[in-house]
Order: sequence, then C-alpha cells, then structure tokens
Amino acid sequence: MPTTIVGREGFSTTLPILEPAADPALREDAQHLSGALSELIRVLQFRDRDRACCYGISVSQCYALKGVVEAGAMTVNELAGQLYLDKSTASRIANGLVDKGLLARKRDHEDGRVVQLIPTLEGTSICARIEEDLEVEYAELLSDFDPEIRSAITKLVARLAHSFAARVETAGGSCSVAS
Amino acid sequence: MPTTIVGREGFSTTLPILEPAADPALREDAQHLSGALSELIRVLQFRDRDRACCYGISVSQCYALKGVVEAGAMTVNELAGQLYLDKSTASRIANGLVDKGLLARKRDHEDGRVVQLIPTLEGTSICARIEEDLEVEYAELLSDFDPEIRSAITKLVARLAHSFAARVETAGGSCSVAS
DNA sequence: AATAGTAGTTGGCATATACAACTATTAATA
DNA sequence: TATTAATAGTTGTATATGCCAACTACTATT
Repeated sequence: MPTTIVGREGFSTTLPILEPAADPALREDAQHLSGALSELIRVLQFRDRDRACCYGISVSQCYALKGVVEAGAMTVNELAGQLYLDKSTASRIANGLVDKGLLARKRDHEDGRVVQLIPTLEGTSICARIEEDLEVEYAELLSDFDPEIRSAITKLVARLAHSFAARVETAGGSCSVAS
Repeated sequence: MPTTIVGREGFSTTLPILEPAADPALREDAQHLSGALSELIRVLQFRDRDRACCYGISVSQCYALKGVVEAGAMTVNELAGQLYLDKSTASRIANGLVDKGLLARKRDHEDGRVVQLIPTLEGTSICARIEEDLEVEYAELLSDFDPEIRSAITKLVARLAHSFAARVETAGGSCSVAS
C-alpha cells in the first residue's frame, strides 16, 4: 500500500513553517520534548486503560463523564468538541454512560434538536471518587518534587496543553507532506 | 451493568496511600496537574490521529517504527514492553509496518523463537521525516515560551514521563477501589 | 410553504487492544 | 536422554474507538 496522503486542504503553504536549522538550542529542546511527550502519552494511556476499569467505565467514558459533571450539563456537540471527537463518537460514548446510569439524556425545551447530557447522582459520585483517586496518585507522584518545581510543573503542563489546543484548533490538518 | 471491579490483586492495602487531606498545596497541585494532563493527552491524541495518516501509518505504528528505528533492532516482546502493549498487539502492529515495507522480520540465530524486527531503508527514512515534522512543530510551539521556560518544560515532561513509567511498572494494578 | 441548515443517531468500516489458546523452540529436570 | 516446563511469537475472538456518510427530526431562512 503506497503511503497515501489524506490531510485536509491548506497546510504547508499557508502555515509559517520554521526552518529546521533555526536556533540550535530550540531545535534540541523540540527534539527532547517530542521524545518525552510521546513517552508520557504512552505510559499515561496504559495507566488509564488499567485504571478506568476499576469503576466499570472506559477511559473515554471517564473523560466524558468528567466533562459533563464539571459542566453540569452539556450537549452532545459540546462534548464532542471538548473531547476532540466526532459527534457520532461522542454520542456513543454518552450511550455507554447512560446505559450504566451515570448520565441522563434530556431534550432541550428551547431547541427540540438538542439533547442535554445530565449527570446522575451516581455519575457525579463516581466521578468524584475517580478524581480523588487520581489526586491521591498525583499527590504521591508530585511529592517527589520540590514544592516550587511542583507548581511549575502543573502550570507548564497546563500551558502546554493550552498551546496545543490552540494550535490544533487553528491548524486544521497539520500535515506538511507533499508526497 | 453494575460497576464491576477487575483490578489485579494487591493494591490499596499494600500500597502506601497518601491521605487525601495531606498538604493542601500539594493537593491543589495534584488537582491541577490531573486536569492539565488529561487535557494534554486528549489534544495530543487528537493531533496524532490526524497527523500520522500523512505518512500512511497509524499512531501506534508510528510509535513502534520510531522505537525500532532508534533501537536498530528489537524483538516483539521488547517492542510490546516499550509501548506498554500486549505482545499480540505489538505483533500485529509490526505486521502493519512489515506490510508497508517499513520493517522486516528476521529470525534470531541464537534463539529460534525470537523474531528481530529490523527497520528497512524506507522505514528509517519515513521515521526521520516524521521526526523532522514533529520537531518543526514543537519548535514552533516552544518558540512561544521564554528560553528558560522552554528547557524547563522539556526536562519536566521527561521527568514526569519517567516518574509515571516507574510507577506503572512497580504498581501493577493502580486500582484503589474496594466496592 | 419550500428550502436550507443544524443536532443527534445509526450504519458501515477500519483500527486498536486485551486475553486466551496455539505453535515452535529452548531450558530444566528426573 | 526423555519428558516436562518455560518462553517468543502468532492467531482467534471479543470489545472499544473512531471516522465518515447517511439518515431523522427539528429550526431558520427566504
């Protein structure tokens, strides 16, 4: 199978691409960050696969539940947006949570097309328990670091996530390949 | 479906679990880190889903290819270990890469059971191109940050990944639920 | 009133992943 | 040495994830 290119329209020609040579220090940082992040992703995915099952829900369901619980209520489209998923996927993830009694679907009175996802009591409670578990684990992990470093970590990770989110939302397809 | 518990044996009772109350600042850091990391994971997964296809390979295949290329050669088990996946999954991911001509399988002479995965020239070349793309993107992203922050980010992410990896390897099941 | 747009669901498909069972090979042991 | 146990990898099976496209049911526009 030839390496087919399916990226969306408008990328390398429209984006200001940095020359690879640029600043050597920057280049090195970028290299290291790339490696570190891919390692981080893999290990966290693994951890989450293993963990979420403790409460009988999947990783995606866990994220969705958390989103809805924190928002109080959410449409399917909003959920899809928050999870960076197609609305069909969001709808099915919601299905799973509704089946388990953790979310309820409620038609909107204003707009008959809209479905509001509402957390049930059990959904809220399970979400809180999961959060607590996570918190305990993160606290344990963070306690290895000096206090200043600790708070720097969280701020930087947040900032990083934010930067990626902004980048993903604007960039459309990030594919810079032409063959 | 009742929330079934399927965690492995030996968790909350054998692990030194921090009391949730502990240090308030630590607790808050943990909370923030939890939120920031889950956002980071989601957005990166999204980005990767969209990107890897540029070279006709999937996200997992990309990680696997990178691992093998960097190591020069790797057994299926080693690959599974590095990716935190079951060996069957690793084997199938390798299948995909072999089908695409990016990896080759070679039986080990020392031990007839072992299969060495070897990158082909094309595999190596594609991997390098992907790495370069990533690097450019990361450089672009990092250029938003001050130089000191920049290098701090990469070091912290690396350290974080390392901590998680250590934790995942020792902790077995991280499930701290009893009902 | 007819047309266009939007929210959500469902169908179809491909990939991802785990676990269990299997094959082939090597190591241990009786 | 012959048998048993262990190991590396593959394959079977089942489920989850996720996209796109087609569909339904509403709402907005003209």
